[in-house]
Amino acid sequence: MRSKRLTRSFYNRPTLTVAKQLLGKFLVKDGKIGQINEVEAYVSDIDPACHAYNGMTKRTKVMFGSSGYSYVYFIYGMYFCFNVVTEKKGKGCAVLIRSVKPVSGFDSSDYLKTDGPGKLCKAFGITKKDNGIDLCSSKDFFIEDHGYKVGSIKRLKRIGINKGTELEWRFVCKL
DNA sequence: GTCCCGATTCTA
DNA sequence: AGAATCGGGACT
Repeated sequence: MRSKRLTRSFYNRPTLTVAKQLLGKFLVKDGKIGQINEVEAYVSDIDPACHAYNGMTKRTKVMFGSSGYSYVYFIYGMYFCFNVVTEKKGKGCAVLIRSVKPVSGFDSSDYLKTDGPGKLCKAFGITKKDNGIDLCSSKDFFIEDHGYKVGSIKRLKRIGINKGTELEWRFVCKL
């Protein structure tokens, strides 16, 4: 099957649905390609762990915009995390991309170092300048469907949070 | 303006 | 278990 970029209508759906369906899709940025194998969902108003839970701030502005945009934030003084905004404008939901399997385009020093939200941002060169990019129209930053069908999906508790820890909104698949 | 802490990662 | 490292956001 030919590769097909994910459209607004893909992202503009319930966050848990988008999260699960992002597994097996291919993240493309500046010629580097990685296949997504771990994500987490953050669902604004019902999720105390979501950055948008307490309303819009300068940082979370893009989360309240249209779906299909990148939400990149700085954390722990040295890492960036990459999310995709989901659902209709004004909701404040997103899916965190936690891990991808490197496919092509990486320097040898970054190869096999994409298994973690901070690590994959480093390998792809994703920084705050990549916040608020429209993945549905950007020339060199998007996600595509290569027709890959994932097998069973594991549903687990999310990592690194203190609130909403009971929610099993982390999804992992084998590739 | 000040202060606390985080959707992480690496080392031991 | 602890360190590295700093911007965002809550609060004064």
